[in-house]
Amino acid sequence: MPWANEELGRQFAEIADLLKLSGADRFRVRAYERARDAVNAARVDLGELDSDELSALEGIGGSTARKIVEFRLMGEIPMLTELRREVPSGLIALVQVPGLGPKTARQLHDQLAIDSLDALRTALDAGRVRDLPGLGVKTEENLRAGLARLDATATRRTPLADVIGVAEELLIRTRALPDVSEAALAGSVRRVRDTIGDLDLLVATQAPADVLRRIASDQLVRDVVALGDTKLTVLTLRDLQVDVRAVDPAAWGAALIYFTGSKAHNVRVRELALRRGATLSEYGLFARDGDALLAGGDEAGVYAHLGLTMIPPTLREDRGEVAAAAAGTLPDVVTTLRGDLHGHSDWSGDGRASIEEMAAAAAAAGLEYWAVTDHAEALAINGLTAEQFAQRRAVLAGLAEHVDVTLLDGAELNIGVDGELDYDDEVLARFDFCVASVHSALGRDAASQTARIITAMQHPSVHAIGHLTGRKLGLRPGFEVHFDEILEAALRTGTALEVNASPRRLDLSDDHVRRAVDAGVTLTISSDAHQPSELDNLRFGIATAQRGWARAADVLNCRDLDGLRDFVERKRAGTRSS
DNA sequence: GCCGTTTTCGGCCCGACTGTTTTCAGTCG
Repeated sequence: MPWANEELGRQFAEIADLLKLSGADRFRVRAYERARDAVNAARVDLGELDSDELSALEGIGGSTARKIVEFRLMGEIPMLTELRREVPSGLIALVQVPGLGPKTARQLHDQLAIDSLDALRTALDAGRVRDLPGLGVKTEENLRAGLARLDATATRRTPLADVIGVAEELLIRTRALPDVSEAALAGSVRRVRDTIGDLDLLVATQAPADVLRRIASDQLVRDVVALGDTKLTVLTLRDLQVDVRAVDPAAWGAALIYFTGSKAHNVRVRELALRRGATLSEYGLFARDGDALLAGGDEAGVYAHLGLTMIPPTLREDRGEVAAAAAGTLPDVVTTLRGDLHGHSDWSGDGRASIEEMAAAAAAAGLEYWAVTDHAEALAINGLTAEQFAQRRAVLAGLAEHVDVTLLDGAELNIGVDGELDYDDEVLARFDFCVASVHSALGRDAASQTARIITAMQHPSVHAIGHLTGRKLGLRPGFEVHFDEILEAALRTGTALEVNASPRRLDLSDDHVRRAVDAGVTLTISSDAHQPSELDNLRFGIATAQRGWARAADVLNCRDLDGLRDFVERKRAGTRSS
C-alpha cells in the first residue's frame, strides 16, 4: 500500500470530528487532531513503521500507534467504524454551518430531531429553534445567515491567486487610514499557503474603535459579521471573509505571531512559553509570576525570549520548526534568485510580450539570467518549429549586447504520452536549457504519468521537469504521480524539479518540495511568466520553496551562470550533478 | 489521548465576540 499517510490523516480527522459530536472530552478530541497533524506532517510512510517507531513520533502515543497498525492490517480503524455507526450522520452536515458548533448541533438533533440542513431550515421557518434553552430569535437569524453563506460556498478555501489582489488592495487602503501606525496581512496569506480560508489583517493603532469602524464601512465590504472594540469580521463583495484585529503598537510582534499562525504553530509556541514560566498571547509574552512584559514589540524578540531563532512566517506550520529553532538548526531558507529558468516571449502563441520587454523586466527584477523557454511544437497552437527556434536563436544573439540580463536559449518541451519529446536529439542539444512539461493526456493513471515523466528525465537535454502534476488551483486537481519514483529518477539522472511560481499552479506543492529537499533533489523556482508583470510571481515560488524548507543550495537558479552551466553539462554527460 | 529541564498524574494555549444570560457557554481563530 503506497503512502498511507494521507488516508490515515483523513481518518484521524474524522475520528476527531465524530468525537466532538459525541460529546467527548475535548482534550481527547485534541489528541486525535494532533495525531492527524503528526500523520500529515510525517515525511516517511507510516505504513512501514512498527508500533514502537510510531509512538516515538511526537503526538502519536500508544493508542494512536495501535490504530495506525490496525489501519495497515485491516484497512480501517475499528474505532472509526464504530463512531460512524454511533454518531447520526446528519450532525456532520449541521456543523458545516458557520456559527453552528457540535454542542448546538447535538441539541438540535436530540431535542428537535433535526438531522439535515433541510430539517434545520424547516425548523427555523417554523420558529421552533428559538424555544430551545440557550437559543433565541437572534440565534435563528444567525443560523439562517450561516445557511445562506454555506449555499454561497463562502466557507471553501480559495486559491491564493484569487485573493492576493483584493488582499493587497485592502492593505493599502488600511495603511492610508488616519491613526494607523502599522498594518500587515497575516494568516495564511502571510504564510503563503496555496489556498486561503479567510483574510487576516492586523492593524496597529491607538484608536482601535475608529479604525475598525472605518474599515467596516469600506466599499469592498458587503456585510459586517461582528464588530467589537478590537476585532472586526466582515464579508467582502466576493464573499471572502476578512478578520481584522486592532492592537497597540507595543504588542505588534506578539500580535503578528498570533494572527499569522498557524494555529498549530501558536499552540506549540505557547506551550513552550508555559514550560519556560511565561505565558504568550496576542498582547505579549508575560512572566507568569508578576505579569511583567518580557517581549512583544517585534516577532524576533518574542521568539528570542523563548530561546528560539526567528522563524519565517512560511515555516510556521508546526512541522518541526519550533524544535529546530530551539536547537538552532532551522534551515537558512531561500530568499532570492539569480535567474529565472522558465518564461515565455511572444514567440510562443500565448506569450504577451517581446523578448526585449521580458528581458527588461527580468533585469529590473534583479535577475542575472533569464531562460527564454518558449513552447515547443507539440503544443500545436503555441509552439515553435525547429526552424523557428533557429531564427529565434539568431535574434537572441543579436539582443545579447542590448539587454541587461544574460539570455539563455531555452525551450519548454512537451512530454508525450510515452515520454517522447518534440525534436530529435541534435536539435535538442542546441538549447542552453530545457524544461519539459506534461501538457496532454492529463487523465492517465499515476503509473502511466510517472513512467512518461521518468522517460523524459532520462533524456540528456531535459534539465528540469515543469509543473509536475499539472494542477491549476481552483480549476482542476493535478494528476497523481508516484512521487518517490520521480525523486529517485531525478537524483539518478541529475534532473531538477520545478517549483512553478504561478499562484495558479504552485506545483511542486510545499509538501512535494519538502520531500524533494529531504531526498537531495535539485529544484528550480521559475515564474513561467507570459508577460512582464508575471515575473513578480517569483515571490510565490520562493515562498512555496521556503514552506518546503528549501535552502539556496537546493535551488538551481540560486547558482551563478557557471554553476548553472555545470549542472547542464553534467546532465549532458550523464554524470550525476552535486 | 498525550506527555514530563518540577510531574507516570494532572494538567492540556489564549482570548474576542455573541447571545442569552445576570456570570457564562458556545463558537471561532
